[in-house]
Amino acid sequence: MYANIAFSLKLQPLTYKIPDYAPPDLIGRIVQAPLSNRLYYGLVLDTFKTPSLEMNRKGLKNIRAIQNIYHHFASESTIKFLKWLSKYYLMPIGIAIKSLFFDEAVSLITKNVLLEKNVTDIKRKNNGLKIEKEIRNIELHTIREGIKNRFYKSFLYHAPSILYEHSFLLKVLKHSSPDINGAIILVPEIWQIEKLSHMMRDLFGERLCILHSKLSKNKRREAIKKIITGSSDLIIGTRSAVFAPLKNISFISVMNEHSPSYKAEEGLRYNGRDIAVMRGYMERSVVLLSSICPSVETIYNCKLKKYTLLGKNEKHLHEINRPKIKIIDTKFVKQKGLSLSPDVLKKAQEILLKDERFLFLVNRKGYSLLICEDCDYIFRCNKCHSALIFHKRDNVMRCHHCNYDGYIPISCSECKGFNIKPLGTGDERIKEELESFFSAYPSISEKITSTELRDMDKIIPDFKPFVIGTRHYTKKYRDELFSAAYLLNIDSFLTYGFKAYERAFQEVMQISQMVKKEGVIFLQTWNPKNKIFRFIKNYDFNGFYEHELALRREFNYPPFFKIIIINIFAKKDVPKVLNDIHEITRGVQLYDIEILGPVEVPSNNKSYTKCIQILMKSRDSKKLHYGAEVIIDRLKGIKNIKVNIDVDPLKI
DNA sequence: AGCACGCCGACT
DNA sequence: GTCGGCGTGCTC
Repeated sequence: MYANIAFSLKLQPLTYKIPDYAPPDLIGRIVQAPLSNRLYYGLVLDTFKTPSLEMNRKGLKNIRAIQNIYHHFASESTIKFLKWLSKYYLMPIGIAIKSLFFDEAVSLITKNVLLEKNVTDIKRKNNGLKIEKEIRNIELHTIREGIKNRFYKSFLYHAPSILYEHSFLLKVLKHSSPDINGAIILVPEIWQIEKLSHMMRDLFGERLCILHSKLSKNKRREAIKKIITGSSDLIIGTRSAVFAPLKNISFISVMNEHSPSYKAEEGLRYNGRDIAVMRGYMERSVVLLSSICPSVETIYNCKLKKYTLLGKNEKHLHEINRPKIKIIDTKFVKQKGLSLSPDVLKKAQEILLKDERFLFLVNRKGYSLLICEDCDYIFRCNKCHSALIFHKRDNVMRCHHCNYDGYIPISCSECKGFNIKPLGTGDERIKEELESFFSAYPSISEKITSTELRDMDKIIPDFKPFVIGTRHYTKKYRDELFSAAYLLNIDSFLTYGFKAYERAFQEVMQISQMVKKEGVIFLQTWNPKNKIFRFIKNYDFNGFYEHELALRREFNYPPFFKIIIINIFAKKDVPKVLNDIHEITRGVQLYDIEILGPVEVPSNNKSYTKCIQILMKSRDSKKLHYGAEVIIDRLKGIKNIKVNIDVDPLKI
């Protein structure tokens, strides 16, 4: 008898002999097997009588034997899930095993920290929760029935505000708590765990367990221990928590389901939201996606009736008051040689006098870029070629990528001209303009603060009326802190590939959470005529989704087409590598698959300075995966390269 | 992951 | 010359 064993290494499963004394239920057990010159822990995936034809072909003679056999780690459904992960994301199964907290489980199971008999189903306490006998809300009732009877169903709750989103989740948890047997609550970023976990701790006490990638090794091990022993069965965490080794999962919730943070950008490049749905399907759990601005794919899945849209009878999306949105034409502002619109500053003055708060949002720290007006050269870093940022206060040009600091040049390095001007706007420049506009106002500079929005909490105690927020893509919203917001760089969101409009729309919806309902949001753009602003202004979700889906359909983008990107990193022989890749893609011309490239793209890798990209597209996911498998297999023939595969990329 | 092997730069 | 650094490839 033989067994295929997977190790938590970047390695496909390997075949080993099963010793005579082995128990019959070997599949899913942790075993120790020799690999190179050491013993490694691995997972038994399947067993069979004779080695496969493929192995005979390879002429593999001395198959080594399994050495030690331990307890079970994976159930049949977990193994199915692992195999699916590996196939779907085109990664060796070892990488998928790693994601499933295999190493932590091994250290617990093999060191007899827990024996199988220690693992118990503890009696669930409800902490004196009152359950309404009759649930009037039909939707809560459906969810509860699903959780109770363990059937798979996905729901989308399109929430009118973050407050609604949170309270809906709590309602579900309260109403269904007697029947919840294993649950995972996902949030996009670590800081969002805290708020929810407080509320959930009240409901579930010690059953609750926090799981995210920034936990120390020991803390993580402790969390996995609680989950494996069954003493915790309610997990709240970031995307990796979707892999929590729960025995049963009756409910999975994905908060802020549209967030790009659910996408892993290295290793197994999974999307936590998609995995939640797949895992829910395999484990027969109810999956609740929720968001104030759901992604286009999720809305499309609702239209296909794959997911059930909740709250559509409430008309709540239109009933709540939201801040007004005004569009500012950048052209008229720049004509006056300014970054900030005088009209907006008048509004800011009102707010200042009323002792309220105004938020300026810009995605650049420092003053501006520098441009030579004679030849249009933008000053760039010699090392990494990214644009240098002029910091007026420190009087330097700084590269935010590689931390290079340089003096301000007197003349252009390209044309030797002396006509160097600032280009664009960063937080320093906004502060300067505010100070000059409000120069009559006593000690105005003390009323202005500049911060990365994720650090907002730190500055709350001495909050200033004018806040200049940078890096707002890592946003930290607090409800209705501001009377107005002014988003200067909305156009930069319109460069994100096929997700551009969606990201811009979502960004404004997120900002609207930070502004008072009777407040106002200003959006400054070079393209005020762009259709997107009509949808944004009116909070017209349906109009936006219809329009966006039509565009995606027309241009063969997701959700109508599936995309796989293969990045090939090289450091030398680039023309030869490029040529080899060309030959491979030419050889794999499959019906129904579009292959774009290979084309050279910028590399962000330090040692592999060149990157060649292949983009594959198809409306048929199976065919696309097959095509990608063939290409990846053939790429193994090229030496000295590194291959990265991104299935369902968000950025293209 | 960890080990062998091979290719380059630095140096008694 | 050779020592040793790291980068690359392989493991049933």
